[in-house]
Parts: sequence; structure tokens; C-alpha cells
Amino acid sequence: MCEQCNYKELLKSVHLEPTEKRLRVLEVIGNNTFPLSASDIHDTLDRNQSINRVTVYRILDLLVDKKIVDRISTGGRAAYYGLGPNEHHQAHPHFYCKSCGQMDCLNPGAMAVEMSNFKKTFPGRIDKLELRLDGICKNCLKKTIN
Amino acid sequence: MCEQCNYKELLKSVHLEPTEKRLRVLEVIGNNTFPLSASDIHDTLDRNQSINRVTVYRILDLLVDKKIVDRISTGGRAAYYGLGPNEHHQAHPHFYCKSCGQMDCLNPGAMAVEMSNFKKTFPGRIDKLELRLDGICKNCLKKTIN
DNA sequence: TACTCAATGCAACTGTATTGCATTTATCAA
DNA sequence: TTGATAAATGCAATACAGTTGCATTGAGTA
Repeated sequence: MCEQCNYKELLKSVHLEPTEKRLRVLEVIGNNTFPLSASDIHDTLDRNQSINRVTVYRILDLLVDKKIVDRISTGGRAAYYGLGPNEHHQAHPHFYCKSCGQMDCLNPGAMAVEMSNFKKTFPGRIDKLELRLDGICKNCLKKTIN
Repeated sequence: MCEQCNYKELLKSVHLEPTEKRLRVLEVIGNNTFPLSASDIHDTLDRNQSINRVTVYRILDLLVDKKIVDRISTGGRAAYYGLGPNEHHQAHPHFYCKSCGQMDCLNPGAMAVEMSNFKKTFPGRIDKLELRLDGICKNCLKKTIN
């Protein structure tokens, strides 16, 4: 997703020690072109070298908190995780296939969201905009799994 | 939220028998100006007349499936439920306050989402667009709960 | 060395939702 | 009206995603 990103620097930039496990979690997320679930991430890491489930959740919370990583809702219970917007890539909408459970990133220009004017008059504080399209991806459509 | 809606007719229009419990669930949802969580709905109903938690979930699934009711994600685990778009009101974005957990409906015109052109070229099938703003509502800002 | 603190692991727990199966209620033909 | 059938509902158990409390480890340092 972001080959230009130096994960070590990324962690340092938000005042997080670039510990081995944090780096490994961030690498798994960053080396994918689409967001992953927490258990995807845990499974990937655990296959190579043991890491606790709770540690994965704690690191994810930390990274989301520091806005290095974005938590994307599926509309269901599990959240997906992808690299957050940074100098190398913009915020973008997501497509979630209800059939195969794949979460995909869409082109940031795929849809225009008029926010700036709205933000000015909104009485509360807006921290995040989450935009997700739900449907059936082209592979699942082919298989007519519906 | 939709005083003009006749819930009995709404159920019939999607070929669902307007049973007493379905009507009661739909009334609780429809009589609110903002989406409610499943347990909010269950609590409200249970206060008056006993209804099982599982029944509430099953009715909600049914109503969401038939597109009478919209399931709105909080970004967390619990979903919120509001009347779906119909002849009396349009689809609209939501604002979720991370501090007090209140989910609010925003004006449909509050933000423009350019979908029509995008839909034409998208290789999969788009069923739903979910747009949610996360932040702190003006009441919580006042209390500086942050 | 002894102390401190952050990172991690493990077990138990929580909240939200789902499943399986039994029971009740509604519908309808005989 | 009765009996058969199907739909709706309830209850207990379970699943899943995530969280909490507390013990352990390991690095830095007084």
C-alpha cells in the first residue's frame, strides 16, 4: 500500500518507540494493498513468530490512536485496519464485499465529498469521516454467489 | 422521524405480515428522530411489555434485509438502527459522538456525494453507501469531556 | 545490584449477536 | 371443530471481537 513509507520513521514521528512488534504489525498492514482484520493480522504474524492476540489489539489501538492506522468498519462487528492518510497517500473510500468479506480501497477521486463548508457551520467537532460502499465485488458476481 | 409513515402499510409493502412485535419494533425506531442501538430498542419495548432480546435481533435483521430499516455502524461493535430511506425521507449521513455515544441524523444536503458516475463504471454491484462522521457533539464539547 | 517502567502474555470477562431447538400461535384444509 | 402445518417467539448455549486485570519479562538507570 505504501512502499515509500519508512515504518520506523512513521512510529518515531508520533513519538512511539519503534519496537519490534509494533514494526511487524505496521509492516503487515502497510504491505497489503487492502485493509485487514485484526485476526488476519494476528494470523499473519503468528505464522512466522509467536505474538499474542491481545498484544495485536493493543498495538492496533495505539496506532489508530496516533492516526498512523485507520480503523474501517465493515458494518458488521469486525473492524479492518489500513494505513492512515499520510504524505504518500490520501484518505479514500472503501468497498466491502458482503459475499467474500474482502475490503478494498477505492480511488480517492472516485467520489467527491463536500466537507469544508459543512465543517464550518457544524456545532460539534468532526474528527473523522467514514465512507463505505457495501455490495458484491466483481469476482463474487461472476460466481453468482449473490 | 417519520410521522407520515404508516408502519402497517410499510410492512405490507415488502410482503411482511404486520405482526404485533414487528410493528412495535418499527414504531420504536420510527418514533425517534435519531437511530437507536438494538439494546435501546429492546429496553424500550421490554419496559412496556416483555419481548425477547433474540426476537428483537431477528426482527431487526428482517427489517434491514427488506430495507425498511437502515443499520448504521458506529465504527465500534454495536450497530444503530433508523428508518431506511423511503418516499417521505432521503438517505442521509450520520454523526456519531465518541463521547456520549449519541448517533444523530444529518441533513441529506449537508454533503454532496457524487455517486452516479462512479456507479456506472464500478465493476461490482453497489448496494449501500455508508457515510458517518465521528467526533464530539456540541453538548460534550461544552462539558469539555473531550 | 536494585529499582522502575514499558511491553507483553495469559486467563478471564464483556458486550453484541447468532444458533439450535423447544414451545406457542396463526392459518387453513378436512 | 379438529388436526396438520408453518411461522413466530422464547430460552439456553454458543460464537465472535475485543477488553481488563494482573503477573512476568526485559531494558534502562540510580
